[in-house]
Amino acid sequence: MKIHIIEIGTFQLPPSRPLKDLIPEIKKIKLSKGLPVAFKLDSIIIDWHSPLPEDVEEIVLKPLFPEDRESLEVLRHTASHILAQAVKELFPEAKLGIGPAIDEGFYYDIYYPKPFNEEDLKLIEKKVKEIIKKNLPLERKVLERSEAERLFSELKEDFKLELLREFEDSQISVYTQGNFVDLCRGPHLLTTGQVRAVKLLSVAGAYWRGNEKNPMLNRIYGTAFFKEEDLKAYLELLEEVKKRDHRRLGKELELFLIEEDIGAGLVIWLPKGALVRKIIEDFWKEEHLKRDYHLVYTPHIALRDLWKTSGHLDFYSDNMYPPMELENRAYQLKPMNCPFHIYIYNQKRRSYRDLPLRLCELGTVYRFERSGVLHGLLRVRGFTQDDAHIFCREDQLEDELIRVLDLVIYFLKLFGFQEYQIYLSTRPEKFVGPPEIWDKAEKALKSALEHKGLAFEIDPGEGVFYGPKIDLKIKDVLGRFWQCSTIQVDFNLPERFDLVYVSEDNRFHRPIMIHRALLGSLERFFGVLIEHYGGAFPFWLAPIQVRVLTITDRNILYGEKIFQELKSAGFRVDKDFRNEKINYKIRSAQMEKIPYMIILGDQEEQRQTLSLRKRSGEVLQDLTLSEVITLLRSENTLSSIH
RNA sequence: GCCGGCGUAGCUCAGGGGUAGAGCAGUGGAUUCGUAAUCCACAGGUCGUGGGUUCGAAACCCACCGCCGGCUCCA
Repeated sequence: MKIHIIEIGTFQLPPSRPLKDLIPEIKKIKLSKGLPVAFKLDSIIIDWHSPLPEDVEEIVLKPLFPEDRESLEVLRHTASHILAQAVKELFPEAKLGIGPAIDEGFYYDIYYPKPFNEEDLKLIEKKVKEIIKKNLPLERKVLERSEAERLFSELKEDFKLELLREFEDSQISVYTQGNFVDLCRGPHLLTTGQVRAVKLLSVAGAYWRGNEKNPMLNRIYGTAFFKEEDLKAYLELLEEVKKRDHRRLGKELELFLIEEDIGAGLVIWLPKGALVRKIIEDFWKEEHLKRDYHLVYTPHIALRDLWKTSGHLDFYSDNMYPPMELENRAYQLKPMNCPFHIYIYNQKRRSYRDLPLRLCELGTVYRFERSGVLHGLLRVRGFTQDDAHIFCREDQLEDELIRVLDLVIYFLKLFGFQEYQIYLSTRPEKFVGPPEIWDKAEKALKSALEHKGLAFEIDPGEGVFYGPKIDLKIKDVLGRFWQCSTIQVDFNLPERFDLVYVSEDNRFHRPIMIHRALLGSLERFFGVLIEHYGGAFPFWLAPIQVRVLTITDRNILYGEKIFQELKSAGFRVDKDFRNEKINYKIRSAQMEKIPYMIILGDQEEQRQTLSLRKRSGEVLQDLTLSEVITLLRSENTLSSIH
């Protein structure tokens, strides 16, 4: 067979031989990037061990080198095998689950009667490094199904057997290194020594195949790179992530509080955090009113029967707080706002002329979350959705969806999020409503996305039973994605609450409902914002925009005057007139991440000027107050948009 | 909920069967200073909660609560 490797050359290989056989020949060529790690055949990654297609005479391979993203996948997959080998050597009774490469590294799920702890992890890491040092060659073998079953039952690898029995192929591939064997499709490196930099990061419990009914395995997470410096850079990134952790910054910057005595997952917004929230809320309301939404407020609890009608008791009760009984009636803390908005729709007879009816609310809801899943502001039990429900006619659906998408993107960009992952989830197996309308709604969602020129992926069958939806994840400054926005079409609730409007033909028709949240929940969005900006909010969001600092006590009077003038100019300003050195006061302001400091001493006072220090450290001297005000005003993104 | 780790002053953390320690923050004083930490003093803790072991527990054991990293789910 003729093998053409791009930019390397063309080689001849006898049939059913692996690429490995070509190594001596390839090594003779001067390769600027060294020997390839693996190859790409069309869109699949193959390694030096992989069997090549048999029915063709010629294939073209794209070589993958350490700098290619896909090579890392191969490396990490091998690293996970090394991890498994290390564990098996140290703990022979351990049983292996699965061990894939993941975005940031790899893991292996391993059963062992006694769960592993941090100390075991250190031991295992040591062993991993030994195996790497031995530079064991990897081999790929193909076994008959029965042979493979015999092998893994001899090895007492129950989980592997379970996997094996579900495979359809009669031939099973395994990879070996030293005396370690693992059921595996590949691809892998040539030798364990190619894994130059590896680190085990954590152990955690993980159910076999993610199912709570299955036994719990130990998941060992690690990461690996071709170069030590890449590992170092990654560990530094982890440090950076830690520094930006909204829970830490929330404490340091006094933004919010989650307090054991108050309750897990319940958020207290401290004055500074509350101020940021107020800015977001004011802006949100204004923008919605501009776009012909009606602002509404609804109660936090309601009679439980409401949730029976809505169907939430049937499919959502696990997430709902238990009922409260009073005067023989059961009340329910609300997990969603929709039923209330439905009653607003139903408050009077609606005409086709009333549609679309857009109701919006910053509605606080309570959902019970299992204690183990709570996480700072990102996962809480009480939160405020920036919710809206749009009731429209079928012919208005696409237009409304476009308008919603417009608004989403407008908001997200303003908050500094430029990149998104968008998923369109389509009809699941269990669904309500006529399939034709589903098709129409899916089409409407799709063309709305296309109309906005937004790239998206389709998640087939992942829609909620009541309608198709668009989920939007935003990418933060560290490249992490967060789900915030969601747009869902609903055919179910209008049916359950028997919503109608009177059409031109004087007959009743059923409206379609759109649920949508742009920011998702204010709590989560705030958490994401804190991490995105590392606590250094842009000027328009900063709880304190400017701080006035005096050099000595002599300047307090002048400082007070400047402070008052900035305040009446509409800025969020505070002052630091403490009897401390200027360096000390600058340091405090800097650590509080205040965008601007105004520093004044005798010199400024005499000349009636100011010194302005930006958060970046840049200093502008000798400015007049009106120059400063002009400069600050130009910083205000919001006013420049309005 | 489950698995592992953790819980000591407002914060960050040290200590560890003989009765509590640092830095920062706070308070008082000295200092009046030019763009990221001035000095001194003081004050501050039923060592997460409850129970047990012990002459003695913050340390060891058990239960619970909470937090952290995951599994699952989602805003």
